[in-house]
Amino acid sequence: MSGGPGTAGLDPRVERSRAVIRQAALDELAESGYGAFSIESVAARARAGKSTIYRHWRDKLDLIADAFETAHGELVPHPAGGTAAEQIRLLVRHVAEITADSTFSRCIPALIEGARHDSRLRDFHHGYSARRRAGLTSLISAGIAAGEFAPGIDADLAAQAILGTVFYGRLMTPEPFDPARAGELVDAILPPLPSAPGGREE
Amino acid sequence: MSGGPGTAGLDPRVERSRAVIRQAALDELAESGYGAFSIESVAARARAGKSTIYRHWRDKLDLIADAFETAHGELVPHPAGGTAAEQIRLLVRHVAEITADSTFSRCIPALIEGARHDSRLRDFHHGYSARRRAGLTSLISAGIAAGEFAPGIDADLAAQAILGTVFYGRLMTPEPFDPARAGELVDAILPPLPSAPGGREE
Amino acid sequence: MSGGPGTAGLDPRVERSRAVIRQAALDELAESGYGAFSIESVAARARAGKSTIYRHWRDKLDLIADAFETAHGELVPHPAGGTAAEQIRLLVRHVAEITADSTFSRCIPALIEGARHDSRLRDFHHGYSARRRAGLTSLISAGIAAGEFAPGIDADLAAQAILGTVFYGRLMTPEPFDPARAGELVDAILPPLPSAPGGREE
Amino acid sequence: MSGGPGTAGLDPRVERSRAVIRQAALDELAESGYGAFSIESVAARARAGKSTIYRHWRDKLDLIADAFETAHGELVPHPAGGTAAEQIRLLVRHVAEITADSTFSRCIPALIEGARHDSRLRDFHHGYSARRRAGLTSLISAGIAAGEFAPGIDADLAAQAILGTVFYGRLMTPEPFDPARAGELVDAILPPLPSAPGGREE
DNA sequence: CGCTAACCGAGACGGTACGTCCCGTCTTTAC
DNA sequence: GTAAAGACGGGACGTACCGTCTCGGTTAGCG
Repeated sequence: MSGGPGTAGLDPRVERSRAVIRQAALDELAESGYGAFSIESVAARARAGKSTIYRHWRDKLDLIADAFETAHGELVPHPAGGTAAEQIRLLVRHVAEITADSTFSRCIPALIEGARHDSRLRDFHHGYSARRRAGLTSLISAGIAAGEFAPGIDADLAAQAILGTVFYGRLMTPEPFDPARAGELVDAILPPLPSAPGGREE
Repeated sequence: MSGGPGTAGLDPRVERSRAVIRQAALDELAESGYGAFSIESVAARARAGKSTIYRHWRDKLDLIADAFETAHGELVPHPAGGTAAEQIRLLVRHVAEITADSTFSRCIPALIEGARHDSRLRDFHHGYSARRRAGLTSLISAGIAAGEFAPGIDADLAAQAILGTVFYGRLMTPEPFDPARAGELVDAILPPLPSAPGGREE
Repeated sequence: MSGGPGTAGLDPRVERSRAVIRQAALDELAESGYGAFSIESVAARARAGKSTIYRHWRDKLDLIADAFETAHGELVPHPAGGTAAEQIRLLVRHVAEITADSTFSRCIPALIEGARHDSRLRDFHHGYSARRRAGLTSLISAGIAAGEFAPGIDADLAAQAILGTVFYGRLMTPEPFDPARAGELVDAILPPLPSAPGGREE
Repeated sequence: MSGGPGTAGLDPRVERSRAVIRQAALDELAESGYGAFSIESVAARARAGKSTIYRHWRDKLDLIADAFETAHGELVPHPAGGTAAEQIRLLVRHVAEITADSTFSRCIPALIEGARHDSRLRDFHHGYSARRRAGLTSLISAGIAAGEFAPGIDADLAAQAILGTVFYGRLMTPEPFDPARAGELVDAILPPLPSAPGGREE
């Protein structure tokens, strides 16, 4: 009933229905936001009956939470190789791009609003943010250890500043943060040490 | 009808009703969020009749927008004197305190959500943020001009990073940004020049 | 406060207001009926403020009852002379005419409806009907005593039948009872004795 | 939508809801009258949601009219056999009993009031009265033809007088017409011919 | 003839019912 | 047995009046 991902649907129609409805739910959330999110809209969008939705998810929140939980993972890029600074630039650029325009990003206001009302959504939202930030933090720590950044830098604070800047653009201004300025942003928060030439020279 | 603040009500009851209802609306918004915001709930909270609300505001959005517009201004602290760095620390601490806990701050998720649906709310939200950020930006510029910060710093980007960090804590993590760490944050984004008269050395 | 007619208003505005409002109330009652009767309509009709009405009458029912009580008396005709049968025919014709078309008559459905809810209105309605019927009953009794009608006739039952016929037309059919048929009706209920000096034979 | 009786509801809940709500509407009408009739009160009485009512009837008047139209027929007694006079006595007694006390009868003032405002209600009210009166009229005509009553009698006028007397008691006096006096009333309006012994003797 | 008190209209107030819309649940029918 | 259709109880919406109340402005009639 909780619609968790572990339910190995015997009937292939079931899994198909679930996938279609989950996608419709995210679309609806992106378009209408949390407040105006309505099961009837999702049903219409997925060309399904309301009862089909309620058969698989307990209620609105259950559907939203499950849709988020199932849709996650698209944000984590492959860090590939390179210096820490390069990987960070890549990661930040990726986050900025996704934040600037994607269905998922358009759901963030809804996620924030929903997190106020439902603990499961809150846990997902905060946990997901924490995981993303942890990735960045460890990259920064690696950079400090590699001598790319000043040793006095608070890696977690820097990660918050970088991600905060990106989300600030999305949530508090008319224009999201420009992904092209990702490098600029990283340099501002994590100035490359003059003596450590970014691992490029030599 | 738009409930603007300029309406010089002849009947003293009018201004009183408006004030009480505006406060109730903000309380409701802080507690229930944008989606669950209900005029009937505001009326009950303000111990007013629904008709009294509709007499002064066209609809839900008109009330919310007017309540925000009227409630503004509480965020601007007195810059007082001191070096730019000191003023910035004070300002950031103030923003962090308000963000950590105030009725207004608890309305921010609602404001973000509402801005998606209503242009008036969007204009208020973005305009207000811009004004706040402009204040910080000009302080940073002054600091650069005074030789307190490195001349290469992008003042606006730095302001976004600082405010973004504070709001990131509020919106994306379980715990808001700790106001006690305001100085730390400012120093991380705007490292004091060692040679500058930052008010500390000598 | 009860708006009784005895209040010798010192200020001539008072009596004038009362008269205008009472008339407006009857007009409104005739036009809109009891259910749709509204103080605001009466006020608009009388070009008065609502408060002026509530200053003189406690509420809707008080106004209606007082308007009826003040307006009464128009129904009682002067029987003049003639035989009982002639007087009865005249009276019935008069009642039929008034019932067919007059402001007062158009208020009767409202009066019946109102009588269900308010004892004062009920007392007025029943009392007024009783007074009218009593007049007819005594005429019939006189006719019996004079030998114009059969001695076995139940005068009160006959009066009820005559008035009932007239009101039945008003309340239960599309067309009110035709006043021209008043004589016919009286003759049907009170057949003139052939031997009696009914004023017709010989 | 008009709630007519012909709607062959596929879902059995539909007919059940309609019946319960119609009964609640009549009860409310009998108790509160036309003016104070409220859909919300009917919903509470029927333990139904307001939306269920509006799903089946356009508005207040549609519900009232349909409730009346559906509830009709309870007034028609079994004519059985016997002489015309006997049948008339039975019919009048029946009408008097129903008029004296029944939910339907308690709705008559509301019906009269409502007929002033709504043509559908007016048509029902006048049509229903006409049908009832027609039954009585034809019985009287049959009685005249059978020699039970004087040939000069105007059957329709007599029917109006009889029914008018009964309703006069209900609408214009504190006490409804006593059913025990039905025979007395019929004899007063339709005196049995001395030469036609009512079909009793022999 | 000017003062004062009453009466006036206008309309804000807390309420209640309206008729509409949509929620999330539950029932029925069709495939 | 699953899905689509949609009836159900519920509740907020924004509107229209209710009857009460608080306003200044006008007007009558006494000093």
